[in-house]
Amino acid sequence: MIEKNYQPADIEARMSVVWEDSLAFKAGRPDRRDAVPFTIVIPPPNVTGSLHMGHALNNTLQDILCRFERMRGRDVLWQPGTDHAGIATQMVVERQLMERQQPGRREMGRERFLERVWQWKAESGDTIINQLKRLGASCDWSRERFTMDEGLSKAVVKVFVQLHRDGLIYKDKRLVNWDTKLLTAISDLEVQQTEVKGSLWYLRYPIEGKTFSPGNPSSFIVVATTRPETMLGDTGVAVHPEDERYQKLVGKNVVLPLVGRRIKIVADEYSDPAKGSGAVKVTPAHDFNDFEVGNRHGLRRISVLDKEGCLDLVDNEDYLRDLPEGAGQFAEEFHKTDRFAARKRIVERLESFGFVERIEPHTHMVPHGDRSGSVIEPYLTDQWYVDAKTLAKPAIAAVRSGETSFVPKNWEKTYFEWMENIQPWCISRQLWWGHQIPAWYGPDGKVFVAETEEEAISHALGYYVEQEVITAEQGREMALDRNKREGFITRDEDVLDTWFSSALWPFSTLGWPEDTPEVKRYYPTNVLVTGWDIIFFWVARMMMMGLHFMKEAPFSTVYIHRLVRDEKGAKMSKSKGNVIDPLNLIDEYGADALRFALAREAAHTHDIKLSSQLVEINRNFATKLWNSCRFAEMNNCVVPEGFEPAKAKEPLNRWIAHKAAETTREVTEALEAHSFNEAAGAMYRFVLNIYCDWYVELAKPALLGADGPLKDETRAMVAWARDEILKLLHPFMPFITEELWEVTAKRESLLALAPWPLKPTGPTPEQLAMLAAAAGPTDPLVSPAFVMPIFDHADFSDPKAEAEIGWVIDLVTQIRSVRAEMNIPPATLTALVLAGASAETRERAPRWTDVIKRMARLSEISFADRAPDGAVQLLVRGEVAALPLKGVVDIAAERTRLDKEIAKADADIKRAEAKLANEKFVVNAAEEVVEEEREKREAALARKAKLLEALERLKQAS
RNA sequence: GGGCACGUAGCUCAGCGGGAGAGCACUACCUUGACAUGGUAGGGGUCACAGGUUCGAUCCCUGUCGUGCCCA
Repeated sequence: MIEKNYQPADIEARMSVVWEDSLAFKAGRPDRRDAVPFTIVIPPPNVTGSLHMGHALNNTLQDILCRFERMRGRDVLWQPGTDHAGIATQMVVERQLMERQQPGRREMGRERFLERVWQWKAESGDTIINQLKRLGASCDWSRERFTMDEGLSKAVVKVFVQLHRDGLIYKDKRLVNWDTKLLTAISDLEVQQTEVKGSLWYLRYPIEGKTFSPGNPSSFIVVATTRPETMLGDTGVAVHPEDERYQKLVGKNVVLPLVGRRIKIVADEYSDPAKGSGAVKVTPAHDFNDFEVGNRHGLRRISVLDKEGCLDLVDNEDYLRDLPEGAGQFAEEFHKTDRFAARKRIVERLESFGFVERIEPHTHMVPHGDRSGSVIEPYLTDQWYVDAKTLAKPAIAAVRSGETSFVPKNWEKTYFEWMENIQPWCISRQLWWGHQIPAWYGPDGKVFVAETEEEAISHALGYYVEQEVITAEQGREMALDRNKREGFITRDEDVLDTWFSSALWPFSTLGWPEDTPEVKRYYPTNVLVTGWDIIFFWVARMMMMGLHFMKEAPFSTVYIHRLVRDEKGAKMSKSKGNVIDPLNLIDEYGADALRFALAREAAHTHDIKLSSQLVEINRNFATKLWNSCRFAEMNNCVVPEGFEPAKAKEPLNRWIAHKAAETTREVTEALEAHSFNEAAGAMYRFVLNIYCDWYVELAKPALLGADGPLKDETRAMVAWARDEILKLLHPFMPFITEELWEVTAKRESLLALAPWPLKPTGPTPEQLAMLAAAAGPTDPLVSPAFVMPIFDHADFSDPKAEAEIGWVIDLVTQIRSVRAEMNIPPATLTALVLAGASAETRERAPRWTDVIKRMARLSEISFADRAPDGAVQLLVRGEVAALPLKGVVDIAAERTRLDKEIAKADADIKRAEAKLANEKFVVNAAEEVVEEEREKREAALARKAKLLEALERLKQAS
């Protein structure tokens, strides 16, 4: 029994349990052993996270594909899991400690802090997983993975060691993006350039050997800078080689104000003559461009800041070297001044000596950390890097060759653009939460990289024994006793960028580096579904790692969807307070409604503007579906055993079978092309505009009428079409369809595992290759998974039924329309006279008397040779349908209506004739287009003739 | 500065070489035997602008204007 009211919450709770208990989503189910695999790896959400709209969209789309392919008989693995999200998680736990006024991270020490994070993960890590389940995500939950799992950590270490051995991971001292708040390096991608209103300071640098005087321009050179405080680290001034103003000065020295350091004026093309003064100060240790300039001219790198972004001058040998006497005093005065305070103080000091020429307001881009929000400092440190340039080459080639393709395709351009200009990837982070880098250092700083501590230690000790740094005896002791080697050999403190482990996700989750059957069967995966914002962070890096370690691209298709925004189109953010919580929407309208809303909006080009109203509309659709199933149930509609829709006899039933087949094809093709909105739209239209509006209405007389073959067949077809709808809708609205599937009939299987109504087009060559590689029976065409009870929609094509039902629909629609136009109240029943009806009409009309009467509010239907005097005359498929309304409607109004119709017909004739009179059109246009135009003309002419007749009759009547 | 999108009904968006579509909103009517979370009908658009290609352009090309995003 279907409940009277649709209550999504009850259904969703119940169906989740049903699916879970039946292991419906388990990959490698015995009944799918011979099926072609279909694999998607979930973009692992952060363990800290809770479900947001982006997840809702992302996972809805993945689930649609997974459920679709599962119903098509594939062995689906949707691999779930979560990401340890280094910085984010560490911050969350630290914040929690602070809120509870517990000792902070540093006070706790690394070991205890990590225990604490694991504890937090155990308590809260399930949140997002449970939320995904509420959305209906059909992941194989038994295979859930976490990027810090033992297995995945093994993969990380293996990859690091091997890349290091291959020379693709190395340690380097260069400028990094330093986050002075989080005290760690971050990668280029984690830096957000934000426009900031600042100033451009024009500073006077005195030329060596001249007496500085603010009034004498030849005694100094003016440099423009946005960061005056870094001048303490200046080691050069650059001018453009072709800038005539400065040519004489190239090679000379200036004396750095306040500091007294003598620095060289160099010619370098980096300096833009049109910008500022045309001369720039060069601070190689605090600016990425200056670093390069410095390299080209052999300038020293002097770091003047510490990790927290404060001036670091006292005891700074680099800074103090070669400074004149008295420099120490200045250093002490400014030591440990925060960089922003330092900017102010240094400018003041410069001004007091006349070193500032002018200050202009200046808007420029300033780098900010995407997590901390603080201004990022280019900072000179030792970090680990991945040689991304080398790894990118095969990753670029794989997309060029089509081994992997993006949908929509234009994202490939973005991908190439970035990959071709890729920079070394800084992978070390000065954090605690993450995969600790498997590198150990000896007393001289020599690095030993190995998969295990034992291995590294033994290498290191062997090396130092050989170098006679220690004796063999000492080596043995240190090998056996951790305490003895402490201080001699130390492990790298740093951890890896979170994205390093995510980059391995498509194969690490399958058990790699172990040689598991899952790796063989499910790699490479089929589709990756993600937002464009992480193409660089994640997709590109998975491509690089996948190709390097697996020799195959990790996925054949990358489907990029857009972002979900609020209803005004603004990006959702906590600070703006415009975040729509998907769980609230699920509570209010149901997961199915949310999913269907997202799917219907998921077109390729636009971001999705989501409002609760949008979800409400789709909940209403679910309600409609619910009620239509109740209708079928109330009329005892069941599919009898052995029912063959293609063999139906009744035109109405043949018609709906045909429409269902068309829709099946449409939905299937749209899903194959990842056109989610088209597929969902097709279902929306079919359910509302075909099944509910017409088929069910037209079927009512048969269902309510006398027992007999007509009633039997109609009952069967109503139920059959309902089942087709449930199947086709299942990927989009899994809960409600599964529920209705269960309660409407005795079923052989869950809907989630029921066969899709349309046969797959067959395995692709890629799938065939995969099958050939896999063990077991290999011919997919004879494998059970591919032999489905299918139909070919050509079997259902029936022009006669189409014409008959089309006539009924047109007739009803037109009568309704004219009644509304003539203001005839629904309570007024009118008669219908089919005038001069053809034999065909006379034959089929009686079959539809009841339904037409009901739907068009008629009292009776009769035939006549001609329309009665003064009747309203409609032209339905070339024949006159007359409503004898003399006295009810105004004859003049009816004349006006007919005149309008005639004018319309005239316009059509004119347009068609104009085209056909154009010789170029007849010669150049496709034959069928010309033919179509001729038909249009004939139809319009015939219509006009009939309308003129009708008008004549009306005139006679008045 | 370089790149990618996008300007279609009041709003949100489909369509993308052969006569303008949906949902919402709006108007009028309807408690008809699945459904008022409903039904029926209706109004509303020089498809941003200007050129070009074409027998034919909302659709392809070029330019202009406007909007959004990404990268420097």
